[in-house]
Amino acid sequence: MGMSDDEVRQTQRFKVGELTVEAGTPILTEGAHSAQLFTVLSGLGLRYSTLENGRRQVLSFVFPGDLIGLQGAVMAEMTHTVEARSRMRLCVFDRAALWNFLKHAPSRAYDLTWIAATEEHFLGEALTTVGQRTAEEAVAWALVKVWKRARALLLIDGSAMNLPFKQQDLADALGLSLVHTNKTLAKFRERQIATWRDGQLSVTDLDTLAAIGMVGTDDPPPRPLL
Amino acid sequence: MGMSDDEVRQTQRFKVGELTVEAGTPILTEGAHSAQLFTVLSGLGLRYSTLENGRRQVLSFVFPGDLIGLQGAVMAEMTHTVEARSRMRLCVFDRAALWNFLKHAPSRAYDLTWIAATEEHFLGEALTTVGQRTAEEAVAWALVKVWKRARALLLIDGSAMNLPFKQQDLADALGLSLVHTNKTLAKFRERQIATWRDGQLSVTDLDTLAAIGMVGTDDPPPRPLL
DNA sequence: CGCTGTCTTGATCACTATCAAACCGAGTGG
DNA sequence: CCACTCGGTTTGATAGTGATCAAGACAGCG
Repeated sequence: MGMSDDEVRQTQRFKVGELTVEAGTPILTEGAHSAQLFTVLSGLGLRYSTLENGRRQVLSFVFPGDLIGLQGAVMAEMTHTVEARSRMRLCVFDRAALWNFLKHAPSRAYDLTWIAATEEHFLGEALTTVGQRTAEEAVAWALVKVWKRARALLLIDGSAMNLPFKQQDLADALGLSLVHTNKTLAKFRERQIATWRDGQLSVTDLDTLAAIGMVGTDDPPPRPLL
Repeated sequence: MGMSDDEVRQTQRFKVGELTVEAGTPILTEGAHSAQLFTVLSGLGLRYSTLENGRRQVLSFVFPGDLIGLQGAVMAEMTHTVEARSRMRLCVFDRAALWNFLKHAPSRAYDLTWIAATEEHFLGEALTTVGQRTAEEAVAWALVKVWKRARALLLIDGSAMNLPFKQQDLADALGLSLVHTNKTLAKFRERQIATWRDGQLSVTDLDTLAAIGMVGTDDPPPRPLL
């Protein structure tokens, strides 16, 4: 990763452009007050926040089309970190430009509201999952969510998709321990419902998975590109 | 945050009326496609969603100043229910008018974005709580959150505030069982850190509570009134 | 007065965490 | 080519937090 984060930020600060980051790079970091927002063009990432005691909560997996950094643009500082998990291409916006944008193209304001409301809805679902679903249900829910999202984005290659996360990431997303997450995944593999190995996820029985996780299987609504 | 005359005019056109509901009344219900949004003027409520198996997740407690129903205005249907827990006065807005409004008063679009981003931030924190905090930490976190919010709204009367929720509501917010929530509250009562009985919450040792819950004690940022 | 809803407390159970160790593939250097 | 390390996955054994079950206390209310 040639440039340091800071260099990247400096060069991109005042212009709208494109940015490519390698897997493992933090794009936005907790506590910073970033002047930029990004739209993900390709690649996958992770959004998480950390507790004083070191425990980590993964808030969401970041997919192409997602807008990241809105919080940093609106609030005093970022309250979570966004990290690339594969090589990612990002479209860079300047924070100030966003408001001009809103002023001159009010229908963009609708889109922005749509995005924020959708994100909020997702977090509500995630909260419900972590709070109310058992480990098995939660893992099923997460796999269905990821699978449907990937399907809508045409990210499924043949019968599998690239899922460059660690089991620990999923565990931290669902509030489970790594070991228990692993064992739950193993059960789905044995039952030939879904297999995730070597960074490749393939769901063979989406209906059963959705039934276990208590989710619908219909495609998510189209997303306005900002 | 001075509105121009024009903005004021637009805001008033946007506002449809006021509504008062009694404790226990559902204001918006899951599955419905509502044409209205509300701003809470006074009273407390509850926002929750329900799983197929009947389990319930409380997403947030609703305080004066909160905007509710944005999801119903943007998405196909409401994904959660909002219910009054005390008598509530609401300011009613028409959904269709919202977009005209945004068009003519772009700075309101900023406010709307701010509200949505803040709500999203809160849900992220709640998710972190349910996923990563122990029962004791979670209850402490929730009490601090409520207390700070009430303090900022001047809802604390003497040394106590009115908290018209059931222990089951808190349990469902934190993904804990009623019994365990009760016992955790009892411990805080014994240790004289916080007491919640007969619908009155009083926090005697905010610092300890905040330390246990790993939260700051500073006031939340001011909220734009829509 | 009995009924109903909420809170409270004690006993028991199980889901999931924690601990520990082995495994496996990919690098890396001797 | 082998020994070694390293990050991640897998598996088994044990422990514990919090769920579930059950019953009593208490207040409000028809």
